[in-house]
Amino acid sequence: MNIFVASLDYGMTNEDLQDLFEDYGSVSSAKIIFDKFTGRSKGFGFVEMDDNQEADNAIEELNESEVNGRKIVVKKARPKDAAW
DNA sequence: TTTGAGCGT
Repeated sequence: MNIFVASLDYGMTNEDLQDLFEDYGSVSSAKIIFDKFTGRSKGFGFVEMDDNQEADNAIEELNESEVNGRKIVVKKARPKDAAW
């Protein structure tokens, strides 16, 4: 299950993102998208979880939750190649 | 090489 996470704090790191979701289930990988020039976070990222039910639970629990004083957005990620 | 909606260096 690929998960899209947005509205993250610019100081957020991959470890912070993974640690957030690991609290709700097993995280396969977590990645913040960093800008090429600034080297800073773009404010969003992706989390991959092996267990779909844990992923869905994490989405509902972490969506619109407060992280680092910021209200984050957690949704199912869209495939880059095809539509739903 | 930007600061707040969005879908990947």
